[in-house]
Order: sequence, then structure tokens, then C-alpha cells
Amino acid sequence: MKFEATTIKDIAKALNLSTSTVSRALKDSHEISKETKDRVQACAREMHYKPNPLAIGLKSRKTRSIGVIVSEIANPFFSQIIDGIESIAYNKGYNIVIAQTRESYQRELADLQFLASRSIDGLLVSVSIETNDFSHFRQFQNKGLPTVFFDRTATEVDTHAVMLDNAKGTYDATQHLIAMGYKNIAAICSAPFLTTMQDRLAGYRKALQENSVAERSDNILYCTHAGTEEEEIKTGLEKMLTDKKTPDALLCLSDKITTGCLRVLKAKGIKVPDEMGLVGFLNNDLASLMNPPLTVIRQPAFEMGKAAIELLLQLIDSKRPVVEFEKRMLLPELIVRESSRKKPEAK
Amino acid sequence: MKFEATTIKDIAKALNLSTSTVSRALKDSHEISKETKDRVQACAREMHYKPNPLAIGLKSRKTRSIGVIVSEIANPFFSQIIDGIESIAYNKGYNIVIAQTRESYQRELADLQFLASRSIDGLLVSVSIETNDFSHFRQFQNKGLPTVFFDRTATEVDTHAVMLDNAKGTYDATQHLIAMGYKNIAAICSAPFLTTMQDRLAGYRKALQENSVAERSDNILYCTHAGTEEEEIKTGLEKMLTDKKTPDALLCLSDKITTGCLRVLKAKGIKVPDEMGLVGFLNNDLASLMNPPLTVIRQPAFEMGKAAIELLLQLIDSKRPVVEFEKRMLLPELIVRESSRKKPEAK
DNA sequence: AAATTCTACGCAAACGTTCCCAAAGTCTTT
DNA sequence: AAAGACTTTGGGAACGTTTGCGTAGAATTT
Repeated sequence: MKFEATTIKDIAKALNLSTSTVSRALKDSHEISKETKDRVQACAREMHYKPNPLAIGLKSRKTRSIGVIVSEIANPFFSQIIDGIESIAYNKGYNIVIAQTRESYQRELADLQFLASRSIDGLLVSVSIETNDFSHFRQFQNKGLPTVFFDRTATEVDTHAVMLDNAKGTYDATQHLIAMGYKNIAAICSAPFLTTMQDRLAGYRKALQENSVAERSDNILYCTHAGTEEEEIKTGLEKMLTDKKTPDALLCLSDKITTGCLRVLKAKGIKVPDEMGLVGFLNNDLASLMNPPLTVIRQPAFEMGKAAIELLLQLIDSKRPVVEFEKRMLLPELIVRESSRKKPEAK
Repeated sequence: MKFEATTIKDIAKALNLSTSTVSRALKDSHEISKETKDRVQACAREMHYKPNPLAIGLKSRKTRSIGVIVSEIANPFFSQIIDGIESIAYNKGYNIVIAQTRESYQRELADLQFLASRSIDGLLVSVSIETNDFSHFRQFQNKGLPTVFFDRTATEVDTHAVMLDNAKGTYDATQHLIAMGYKNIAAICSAPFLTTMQDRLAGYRKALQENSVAERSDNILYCTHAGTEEEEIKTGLEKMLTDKKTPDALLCLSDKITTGCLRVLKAKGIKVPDEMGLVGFLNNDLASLMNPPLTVIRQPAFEMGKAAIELLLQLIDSKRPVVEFEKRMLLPELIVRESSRKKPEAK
């Protein structure tokens, strides 16, 4: 029952040739006669010969597979990115090996070890929320593992990266909210370590400043668990709402925060947008069908995945060590819907 | 710059031993003295030795990686399944290699070739919508590739499978709609080849029969592209709606159909549930936040992924050829919300 | 003291490729 | 006609492991 694949040796034996000749004939080498090539190739087809990638990998030290580390596969944002990665990988004959950290630094460490020991040709990673030390990536990169970061990047590691223009995303959204008449906009963040969060906050602040709105520190809420714990959002929000100066709009700085906030508001019977405006990051096609239809900052996730693997392949294929690294910046899209409807002039 | 990993040979040289001794010491063989083992293991740790999986794979014909073929990575239902698969794979030291078909039979063929030639230890697959010939899977299975189907199974291939009790899902949903006062329930399907669709239709029919509701053939709409083409749903639905006997509720037999229908209804200004009840398959956490909150048939996707890989590992680990195959049936969950609210007694 | 068994290790083949180096044959050049 | 240059093929090492078999020496048995 055990299946024995046909090898180059089998072909050699069948045709009374040496393995080297067969190997060369198979790759259409110029130093093999047309006649022999034809015979070999015909025989290979007939015997359903498939090269053994392990043997090739062992010999060439290339595996034509790349590792991908994300925090959560089931998060639509990340699965859209993986979709983009796969679409390029498939065309280039690479396959992708996936690992998820579930936002744990320890898991990230383990995943990296695991993948790297599996001899991948390159690595694509979006760091976990817990991670604030990036030396493990630097270490593997120095050992010769081509690495590209996407979405959440590691500042301390010098390599290609693809990210959103996060500041622009929140800047546009905040400008929009202000234009719609919202006066007191709270920003709900996840973990402060993430460069994405820092940039998003910066965009928010810039827009406030440009409109001469004073920033209020109690208008910034950190939910360190990235909304994994809805409880965290709930208590944070409750505190904010019982405050004297309750915000009139929420700017949610990540996908999970956005849906988490909406859930909490709904549970507390707070009407969006009548009692509270809402804009947030969200990469879910269902945003337009929600109640209310959500104004979202949408990331070009698919394109981000494509860009990341393109940069990685470029790194892998480059003959000489790459020293100039590219930070590719993608533009967010503000999709305006009901949840940030113009405020009726409050008396 | 090129990184050279330390090998067993390096350790052997450093300690003046043979590679066989090192190899055996590393795996704690009884025929190596305690003393030597300690020395070898210490040295291995010190030199950061990592076994080369390609070499091991070449020797053992095992790679500790399994292939996964789904139609769309970015579909939340599938990414939840992949999440489940990964969670088990990680613990067992397997990694997962992912390919997507985008519902194309040709891609499925190519993906299978691609993955199988990559020497995976086993395969997990949910067939594409276009597929109605399963011989390619049978062929690889016969060659010794352990295969397990999930969600969309291949009837003609004799192996383990994990699926939803699809008939129960639609049966429960239809019963529910009838109980809520809906009299004329249309079923919106995707491709008729899929066993899932056939089973779902059967559940719908069974419920109709048990309630002595005559089935009307013009109440069944096939959207062969699985809602990839929203246009298809739209024209199909329009035809249905201009009919004399317009349905008063829609039963959507797949995730994409569900959201597609809702989108079309919304565009046409048809109010759900007041003018049209709606129940459908949907594995998206946002269903409760939608307008209206959707009554959905939810599949235990994460568990499905776990079950699938458990069965696969069982197949891989079994010493003797497995002849008894298990069809594991998971239960759907009907989550009742607003979109199937009780009908006010018409006139 | 010889024969036997153990213990602890080394040798070398094998997994399926690739590729450097020869070598045999043909063809061209002087 | 001899020398060189191609053309086409084969031999065999190497990639990093594992593993069957062999063996030297020690320990045990007769």
C-alpha cells in the first residue's frame, strides 16, 4: 500500500543512462543531445516523475516555501492579507506555511523557532501585541533569514516593511468627525507598544491641533488586550461615560476595538450615531450592513499582503546583501456611512 | 553573510566522535553512555544545533507538515476552520501549508499537485464549488496520501470526513420560520453539485413536508457562483420577487448567499424582516450587530478544523492501512435574532 | 583461562538530487 | 596526421540525517 514515488534513478535504470544525464536532460541542459532529452522527458512523463522537493531543498538550501506569522488567522484583516500573500506565492511557485501567535510573545518566539528550523526561504511577520523586544527577529535576520514586516512592524529591525499610513487614517477620520460637528472625540486604542497605535494616535492628535481642539488625556483609553477581553472595553468605556465631560464620538483604533465598542454601546442602549458617533478601523465587508452602517477606515489588506511578499521575494532573489531597505506605505480609505452622520446642532 | 547552520557533523568533529554516535546521543539512545550523551547534548545546545528537517524528511519520508486546501482563505468560515487546524497542528509539532482554489476546479487540481509534490504527510480539503469529479483525490489517496475532507466532502472518495449535519441546520431553520408565521419560504442555494447543498435542501424539504407545506419549485434559486457574482443573486431574486406568489422569507444556504441576499434586499429597499424574513448560514461574529440582527445557522468551524486534523493525524499515525472510515457529524446552531421575527398576522 | 555476553562506539550505505570532473567520441584546425 | 576543441555522457561526492551491522574492549559466565 505504501506509495513509492518514481525517482531519477528509476528513469536512469529504465533508459540505461546515468542519473546525472537524466537530471540534466530533465532541466533541458544544452549539453545533452536533443534525442536523449526527448527520451528522458517522455519516460519521465510516462512514469509520472515528480522531483522530490526535500532532496532539492537539501541540495540547494532552498525550499521555495515562506513562513507567515500573524496574531490571529481568523481575524478577517489578517486572512485578507494571507489571501494577498497566497495569490502571489502561488504564481511564483512558493507555498506558504502559517503560524499564529494569538498575541502572545512566547508563542511568537516559539513560532519563529519552529518555522525557521523548518528551513523556510523567508519570513513574513506582523508582530504580536505583547512584543516590545524584537531581538529574536534581528537574530534570525542576521543569520541570513530574509524577513519582511507588515502591518505591525518592528522598529528596531532594519529590513523591508509594508505598513499603512496609520496617521493619515486617523487624521482623516478625526477631520471628518470634526467636520460632522463632533466636539469631543475619544480615541480607543489597544496596546501602546505597537507602532501602529502610536502612529494612529499621532494622526488623531494632529487633526485635533489643526482644529484647535485641546486634547484631553481622559479621552484616550487603552485596552491592552486588543479587545480580546470585551470586559476591558466595557469597564473603560463605562468610566468614560460616567465622566462629566462624556465624549460625543468614539474613534476606534483597531478592528477588534471597533466591534467591541459597538457591542458595548449596543448593550448599554446608547444610540449610534445619535448619542455617540463612531468611526473605526474595520476590514469586514459586512460594515455596510451593520446597524448603523459603519464609517470605517479600511486598510488595503489584500494589497498589503501582495506588497509584503513581493518585497520578500525581492530580498530572497537578490544576489548581493541588501542594505537599503524600503518602507512601503499604503493608503487607508475612509468609507463614510451612517455612524458618523452629521450632528444636528445641539442647542 | 550566508548563514551556515551547525550540523551533526560539526558536533562530531568538535567532540571527536562519529556522526552516528552524535545522532544516537541526541535522541537519547540506550546504547550510548550517559557521559557521552551529556557531552553531546551540551555541545549541541552550545552550538545552537537544530536538526535539518529536510534531511530528516528525505530519510524518513515524513515531513511533519500537512496541506490544507480551501476555496477561500479570506472567507471567515474557512479562516475559523484553519484556526482550529492550526491550534492542534501546533501542539503536535506539525505545520500547515495552505492553498486556495478560489472555487476553481483547475486550481484545485493544480493545488493538489503542488502540495502533494511538496511531500506533505497528509491532506485536509474542502472541495471547490466547481468540482463534480473527485478522481484526482482518489488517485492521490491510493498512492498513499492520507486525506480527510471537511465541510464540503467528496462522496466518491472513501476516507474520513468531518461535516456539518447540514440537513439539521436547514430543518431547524425552516421549522423556526414556519413557527414564526412565514408561509412561503424560498431557498437560495449555491452550486447543486455540493453535497452540502443537497443535504441542506433535503432538510428544508423535510421541514416543509412535516408541516404539510407544498414545495414550490420556483421557490428554489440556484446561484452557481456561490455569490461570487452578486449580480446573479440580484437577477434571480428580482425574478422571484416580481412573481405572483412572492416568498415572505428567504432561507440562505451559504454564508456568501446570506450576505448577498441581504445586500440585494437592502438595495431594493425591502425591509427585513417586515417585508421579508431572512435566515441563513453565517459564520461571522458581526451578525448580531447587523441591521437587522441576523438569525443565523452557525457552524462550529473551529471545532470542525480540530476534528478534521485529529482524524488526519490518526490516519497518519496508524500502522496498518485504515479501512474503516469515520464520518464525523457536527451540529449546527440556530441563533435566533431579529431577521426572523414573528410575523404580525397579515391582514 | 577460555568462551560468552554486554556496552559503547564507528563505518558506511541510503534517502533523491545536483554538479564538478573525467572520459569517450566526433569534429575541426593546423 | 596529430593536436586541439566540442559534444555528450558517466562517475561519484555532497547536502544532513538515520540505521543496520561490525567490533574492540570490558564484564560476565563456564
